[in-house]
Amino acid sequence: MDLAARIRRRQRSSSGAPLVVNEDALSPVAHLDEPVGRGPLVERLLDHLAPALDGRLPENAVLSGPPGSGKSAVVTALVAELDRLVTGSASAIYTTTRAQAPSAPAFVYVDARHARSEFGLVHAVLDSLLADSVPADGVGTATLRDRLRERVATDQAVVAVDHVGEPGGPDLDAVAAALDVPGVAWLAVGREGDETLAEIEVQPYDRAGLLDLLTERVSQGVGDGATHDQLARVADWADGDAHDALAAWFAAADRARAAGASRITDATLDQGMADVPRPGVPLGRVLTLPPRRLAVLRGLVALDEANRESVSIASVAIADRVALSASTVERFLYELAEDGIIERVPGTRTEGAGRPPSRLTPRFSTRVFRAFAGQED
DNA sequence: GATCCACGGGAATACACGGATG
DNA sequence: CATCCGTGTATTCCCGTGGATC
Repeated sequence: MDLAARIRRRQRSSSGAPLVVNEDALSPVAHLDEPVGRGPLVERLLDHLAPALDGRLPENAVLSGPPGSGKSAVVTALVAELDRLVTGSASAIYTTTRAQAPSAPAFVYVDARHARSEFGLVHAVLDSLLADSVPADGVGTATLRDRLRERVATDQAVVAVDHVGEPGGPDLDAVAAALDVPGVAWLAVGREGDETLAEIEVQPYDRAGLLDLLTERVSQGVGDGATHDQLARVADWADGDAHDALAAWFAAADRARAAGASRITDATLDQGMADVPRPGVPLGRVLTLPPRRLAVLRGLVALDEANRESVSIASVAIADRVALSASTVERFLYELAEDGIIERVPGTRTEGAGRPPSRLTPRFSTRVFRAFAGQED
């Protein structure tokens, strides 16, 4: 992306070793191919999923755990690997020779942040199962589910649905309803479990685990690496949340880069931690918002303090830069607040009549957000 | 012509305050 | 003194619309 190019340009302009050598390693919205320190979780997931390799479809289940505990990291990596395993061998033969020994199902990863509706879920699953593209319009949910049913009648599928139960996306019931098709088994990944379903629970990273993860990723990401003390301080601060820990490092690196520094000092690291509100929303959730809402958010973080003093003032100011009416911007802002992406802080101003306004505060690191959300529209 | 979904827009409702009312 | 009322904002809610695509 052009961000990467811009960064490289900065790197060259400063003397000595580049400050940031691998931006993805520090990104709180990217996962490594090999997750760090979640071996036991991988084993438990395999206990559940591996029987599928012998053609025995697992029961529907939930993978639950707190934010930043590595759920997505493990599931994306594991599903990718299982699918590689399956498609790499038997399936080519399978299509030509019909009935034979039960064959391994396909493994599919779907992100509910993108597949926001029942239709979206069915569409996403079908799309990754079929070679040719699946229409996203002009065809009803029922039709698509019929097609899915047809498809999995012969080739079963295990579907991992990530980020279930987030505002604006499908909840557990919606997933169950959408993927209630014989031949499909699903694994819903989210914060909450459910008594009626098999459940795999993840604990937050413990101190040592998070320290390992940070050590690995910071050494990959930052040219000079970091001191053990720095890593430990962020790990303690993050209290088991890998997302927040990486966001703090990313913010610190970004600050150091902007200042033209060649290394990340303790003071910069403190600022990086201060850049990340806790509790906050995962950047990944913010960045996958529908385009207009994202544009409104970009507008919001670009405003000066004065223009954030009330929702209506902010709406007018944002509507200036975005091709939306002030009233629509206003409604978006209220909805974003309702979903916890921004917070309305009751204003202190009591002059005059009428209900006092609320100040708007983002519940995510605006510094990291800017680095990823840029200004494309 | 059907279908999906993000948008648009505004009506309805809630809230805060000061002043009037009993 | 306790309540009600009017006014001005803030907040929520609801439903139609339009573009895009089959």
